[in-house]
Amino acid sequence: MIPATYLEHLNPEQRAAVTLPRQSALILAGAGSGKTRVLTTRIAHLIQTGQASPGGVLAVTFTNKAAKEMLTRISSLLPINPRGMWVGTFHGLCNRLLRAHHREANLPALFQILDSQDQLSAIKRLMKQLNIDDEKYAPKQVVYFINSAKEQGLRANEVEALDDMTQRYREIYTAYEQQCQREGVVDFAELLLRSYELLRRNEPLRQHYQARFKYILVDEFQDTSSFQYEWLKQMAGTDNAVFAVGDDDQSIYAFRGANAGNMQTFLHEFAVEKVIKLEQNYRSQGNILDAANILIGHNSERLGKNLWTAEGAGEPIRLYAANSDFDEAQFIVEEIRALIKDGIAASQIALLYRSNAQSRVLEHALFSASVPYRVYGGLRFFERQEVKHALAYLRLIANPEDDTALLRVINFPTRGIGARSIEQLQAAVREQGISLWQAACKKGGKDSTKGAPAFVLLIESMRRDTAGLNLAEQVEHLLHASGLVSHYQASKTESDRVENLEELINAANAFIKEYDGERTEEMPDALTAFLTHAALEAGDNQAASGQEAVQLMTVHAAKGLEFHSVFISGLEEGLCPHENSMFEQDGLEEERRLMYVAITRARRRLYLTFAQSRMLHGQLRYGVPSRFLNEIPESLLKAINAPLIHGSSVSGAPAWEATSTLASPVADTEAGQAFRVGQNVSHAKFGPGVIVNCHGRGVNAEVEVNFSQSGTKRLALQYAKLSPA
DNA sequence: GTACTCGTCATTTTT
DNA sequence: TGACGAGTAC
Repeated sequence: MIPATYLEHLNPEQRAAVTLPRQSALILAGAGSGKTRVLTTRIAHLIQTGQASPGGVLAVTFTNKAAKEMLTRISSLLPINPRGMWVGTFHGLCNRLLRAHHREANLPALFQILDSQDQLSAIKRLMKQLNIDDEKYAPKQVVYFINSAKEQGLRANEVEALDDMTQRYREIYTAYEQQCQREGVVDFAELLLRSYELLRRNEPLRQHYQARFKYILVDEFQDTSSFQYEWLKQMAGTDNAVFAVGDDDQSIYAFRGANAGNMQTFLHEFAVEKVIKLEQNYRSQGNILDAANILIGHNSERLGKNLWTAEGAGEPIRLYAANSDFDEAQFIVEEIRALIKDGIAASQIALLYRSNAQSRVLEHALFSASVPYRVYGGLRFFERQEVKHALAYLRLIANPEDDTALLRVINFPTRGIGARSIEQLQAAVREQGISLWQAACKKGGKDSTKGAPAFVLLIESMRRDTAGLNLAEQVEHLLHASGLVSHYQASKTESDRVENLEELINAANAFIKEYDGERTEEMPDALTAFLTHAALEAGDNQAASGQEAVQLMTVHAAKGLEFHSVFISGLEEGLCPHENSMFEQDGLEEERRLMYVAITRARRRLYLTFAQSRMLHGQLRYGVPSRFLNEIPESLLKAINAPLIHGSSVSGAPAWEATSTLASPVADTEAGQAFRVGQNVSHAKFGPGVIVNCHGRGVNAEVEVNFSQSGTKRLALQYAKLSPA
């Protein structure tokens, strides 16, 4: 039961969104405006008031984390079994659909899911098979081609191939489709495409689901791709209500296909009458919000929205100009220590950066100062080599025709099946159109104690011996029978991998606990369910240490999180906004949204830092402060060590110049005018910039200048109208 | 098979 | 600078 008071705790806009009658609507939910609360309360409200049954609700999110969070919050509001509700990621829901209708979708009941790694190795294997030069056609490019095609809803025969290259790609795509079909595996993009085609082709089925899901809710709508939007249209039909929640200002995933333009399209195509803006922010104090609002105001492509808070202005935003990346890291560590000393929990302090490479200096400084920290990103549990190996054995038990899995472990741990033997098997595959497993079986006869025949026997005995066991017992058995555990135990350098293998047993145990009793007609087999879980949900990407630690992550990874204190580091042109973004359509605006996301993570205290010089790709680079710093009004900032940087460039002698310890090569013109590395200059055409390199003297003198607007250029001093700024 | 060297490359990332 | 993959030597 929802307490009657629950609705009263919502602000008027939130309440309007929660109680909206059945119709399509767009909820523009700003950062920290209670978006998840609105989504979950609406679902609970719909069920509570009898407008919808749990089975009649479809809610889509982008991450498993978000889906889980939503389910937890719904079950805390309502005493129902949330399993009947379709709440999940696009891929998770597609999987559910395809499991339930695998025959109609032309898939085996126990089809397996390839993750990105598996997909790449499947492509590599295929290309070897087809004798395609991987120098000329990079496997990664092929994967990209296939995934892009699928994400446009195109099958191999529907791709237009105007040139030889594309023609070739298309051939590989065709062969890949056949290979996947033969092996009974689907990749991520296939989950979406296959279920889309299923709905489209199969009218009774489509009508069934359209009649069932009268209410469809979409989280992070700005992150939907064009194809996901089409998928939603199939599900919704012409008559259903889509409740889309999103924030165009937080669209930071265009590079992986997100199309925030879906919001506009949605308004038209679903004849949306209600656009509700959630603008009251419950997270950050005034100055932080002002900075965010003003910054994002520089973007032109916006639906328009302004965050406000009932709280006061709070502290000013602190700005630190560092001499070097090293200095920047030192400063940050000192401040963090002070914050922790003041009683701020380390886990409430976030250290954000644009690109992962920036974390190293920061980590080093934190480590030296013995400040506990935790870096997000990197390998996740189910992506680890040893875990993938173990899963491959599991997959072979479920389906020995799974060539990807077989290749992964046929010689791991090594059992004398070298490249030659595998070549032979693959030749048989080519000639006879059979799976590697079948080829290996045929090789039996003479000596079954070694080589491929022994491997066949091993897998068969594994299957026999695990037949009566539960999932966790199966895993445990395989780990030993395969020799994985003893292999890693014996290893000098990799013995810590054993722990992860043990953790896999725990994961299997946890999985059956959660899944038993929930076994549905959609997921008849615990083993397949577990493998699906592993593929679809690669697990946390940080070690589950749970201890108090400062949080280090990219700005992307910080989306959706909040912290008491936030440091945004590396605010230099070229890094943030990233130089590569300049080549992309609307690249700068996306970078600005990134900055917006970063700023709005902070509740009370925000630090912005930049470094005048930075080690990048093994070279010292001189940077100019990010333009985003100029876009934040001076009145909101408090400079810690340097004059404010407003106006076109730094005026007066910045603090760092006096203390700079960097060598400064000099270039003089004939007229005796001297320029040196690190100096701020201004060019008639290119505007402000900083000298990053000097060459030659006199009439031959040249300088390389990193211009804030137009990148790095090499200029002859004799001709360039360059003036000190 | 493993351990080494060399060359290449260097946003952002979920499923 | 430094991480990673491919290729080579033992």
